[in-house]
Amino acid sequence: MVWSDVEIRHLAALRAVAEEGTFGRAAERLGFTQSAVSQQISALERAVGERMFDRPGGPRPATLTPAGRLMVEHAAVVLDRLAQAADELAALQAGSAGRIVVGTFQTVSVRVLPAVIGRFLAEHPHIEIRLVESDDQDDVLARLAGGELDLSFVVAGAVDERFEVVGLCEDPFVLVAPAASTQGERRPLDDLAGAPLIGWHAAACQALIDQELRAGGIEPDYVFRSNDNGAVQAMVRAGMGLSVMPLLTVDVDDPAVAVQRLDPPIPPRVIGLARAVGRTRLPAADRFVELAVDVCADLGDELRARARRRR
Amino acid sequence: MVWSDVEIRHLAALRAVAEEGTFGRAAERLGFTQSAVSQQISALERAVGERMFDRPGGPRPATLTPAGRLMVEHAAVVLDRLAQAADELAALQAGSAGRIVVGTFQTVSVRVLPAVIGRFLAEHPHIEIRLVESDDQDDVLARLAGGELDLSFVVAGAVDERFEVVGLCEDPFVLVAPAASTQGERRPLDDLAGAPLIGWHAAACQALIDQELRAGGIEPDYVFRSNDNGAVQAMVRAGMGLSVMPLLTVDVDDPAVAVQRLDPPIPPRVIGLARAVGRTRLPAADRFVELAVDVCADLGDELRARARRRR
DNA sequence: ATCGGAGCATCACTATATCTGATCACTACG
DNA sequence: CGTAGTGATCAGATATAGTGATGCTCCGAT
Repeated sequence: MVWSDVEIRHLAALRAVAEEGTFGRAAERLGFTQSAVSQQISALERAVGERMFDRPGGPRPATLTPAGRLMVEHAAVVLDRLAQAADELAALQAGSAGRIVVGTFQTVSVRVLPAVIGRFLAEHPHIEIRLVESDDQDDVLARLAGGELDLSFVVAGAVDERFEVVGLCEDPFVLVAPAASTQGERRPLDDLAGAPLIGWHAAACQALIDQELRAGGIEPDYVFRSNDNGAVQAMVRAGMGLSVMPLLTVDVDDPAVAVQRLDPPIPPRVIGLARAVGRTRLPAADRFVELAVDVCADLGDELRARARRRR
Repeated sequence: MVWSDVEIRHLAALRAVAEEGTFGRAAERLGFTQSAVSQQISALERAVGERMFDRPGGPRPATLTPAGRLMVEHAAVVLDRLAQAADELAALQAGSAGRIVVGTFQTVSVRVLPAVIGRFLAEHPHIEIRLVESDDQDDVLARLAGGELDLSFVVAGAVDERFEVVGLCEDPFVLVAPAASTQGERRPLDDLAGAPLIGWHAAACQALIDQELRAGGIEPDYVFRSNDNGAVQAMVRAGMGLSVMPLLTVDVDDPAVAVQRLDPPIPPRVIGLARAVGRTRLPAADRFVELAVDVCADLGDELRARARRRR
């Protein structure tokens, strides 16, 4: 009566005998000899501690005992499930099924992902895409390392060697000022000294900004912090202060703010797509990366064109 | 890539490694050596044709590949199902679970079963009872032989040696006549010669009745047949004819009919409870038989007392 | 009654698979 | 650069599942 001795082939034999009525025909179906099936059923009965069949002897069929009926029902579920697993795995190998979980953050979700997902699903309609959005890049990277995510959009730089990052586009830092300022003007970095600033709480690129400001001898003075881009911009609009933001997070169509270049410029943040090195991925996941590269190239062209127009 | 080589222990190893993160700890949990688990996972990967884990090497945990994630989900279902089977079988062995399917026919369903089931469920509240009612005793016996039924109420006599029958009670045949006749009177069998009769279609005891009538030199003349006892009695009430019925099928409280004894009497039908010989039964099924014997003994006492009163 | 056949159990034997224990190779980290 | 922790691999002892032959039991037919 050792349940760990139960084997899949025992369950298959159980079902075959239950359906065929005799050990011999079951053996034929399974491609074994009658002797083998007899031993398999015997082993199963020893393992579970109950007889599975009444064997009337003579030409009358073996019939299930109550315990046997119970086991057959479970065996059917188990065997069906294994068959299903085989089917699904075949589909996975054929590329006609699968799931990709992608980490993302607000800017990417708004500016990049819709186009990428649209194109991807057009190519791979049977592959499921799931998104995980987080403010906290370390959290996302931990999940990527743990295998919970297959890919993750990241701000390159704050990423260690466990990951390989494909660069997608540069996102320049700009100064966002109330509309009283001149649109597109070049603004000396020193203007920020002592000025009231608006920023994020602890996003990855906020650290980049502060680091650069301090390198320029400016100790930033935040009068408001929010992780919502709209809220940040609304406060600028209200005249509460200035904000250094990545261009992609700025709503450039807002007439109530002026977008200005910094002088000297802060090195732009690089948006990338990270994969855990050495981890097996679906081919479709790599295709997803390619599509993201394409989409971001288009986006970069558009940004540069817009900047030229504004200058 | 031979799915039939997949073994339960492989699935257990898969799950253990997925949860523990390393082969060694999984081995510890399973009571094997690391080497064994490594070989088990390797065998599984060979069987399904896909790597289940990425092994980064060094102290970093093994993580599931997409195929591995798929397999783990199925493995969990399979393993849980087996655990459930073990639980249910233990309950079956302990007598605290199970299902008994009982064949029955109209008289028994009405006069005997309610009391038997009531007492049985009081004793075995966790055992499920399922009833199959049929007019056709051959059909019921075939199902009993096939294992579909565990027990079946039968009219003894028309039962072959594949079954053992426990006698429950004798059910005497009586003549049911319109109320104009005298209640309880002894009626010569010859009175039925040429009389319009009401009977069943092809029930087991109808054959007994006809056989006895013919043995007495009477060719029965049926003017109405129904398998519904109420309908038969209603037609007698309406004066359409006489009916020879087993006493238990008669509603003796009906003032519009007279129940009379036949002279010479037709040998009573014996109601019994049949089991397929040699078939494993739940202990509870045998207990069900005992209770049926008790209930029918009470019923017999009651019938005899009532007959004495009527005489 | 006896006999033949169908059906399951059992036996002896072989091939194979599984486990253990030792060792190797690799990686991260101090 | 060594150490610790990891999985892979190897060789060998052991156990197991299979085959084919045989035995036993029961049913039904002659």
